[in-house]
Amino acid sequence: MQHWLVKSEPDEFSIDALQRVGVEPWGGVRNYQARNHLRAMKLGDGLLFYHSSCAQPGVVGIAKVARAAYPDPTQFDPRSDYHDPRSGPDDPRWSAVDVAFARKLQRTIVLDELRAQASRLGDFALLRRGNRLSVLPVTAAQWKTILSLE
DNA sequence: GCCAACGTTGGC
DNA sequence: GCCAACGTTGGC
Repeated sequence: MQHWLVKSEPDEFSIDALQRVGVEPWGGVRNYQARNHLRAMKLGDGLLFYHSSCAQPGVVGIAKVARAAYPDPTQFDPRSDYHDPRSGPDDPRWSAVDVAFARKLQRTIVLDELRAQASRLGDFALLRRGNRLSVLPVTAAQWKTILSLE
């Protein structure tokens, strides 16, 4: 099983929102590197759910990949914010996966704590300077270390 | 709201 | 293929 971290702005879609709906299509990703991560995801992969652009940025929950990558339907929808007129159904440019709620953490593992563990976490994509990827890989060791902070 | 980082676009 | 302009992300 592989592990990943997905960012979401809680004002847009929080871990509580995911808990309510159970399963949510994870689309609207319009960055090639993040898209490639989505495409590499396999059914059952573990996801750290991260709240960004908020008062307390950090890991707030765990989710699972409920469906492997498929063409993101929003790219074909002219009314969607994520519409991409350059992408066609014959050669879809963007992918989505389905994400299923697993559990909330007992508390938020805030970004500051992750930074404080930088030496244990090693080369962690989230802590790299200037990282803005909304989907990024997490090693098994990093997964373990982060959850041990809970 | 500011600003650094950095991906994308498009002219050449 | 270069690179300036521009837009977006996300912490603060």
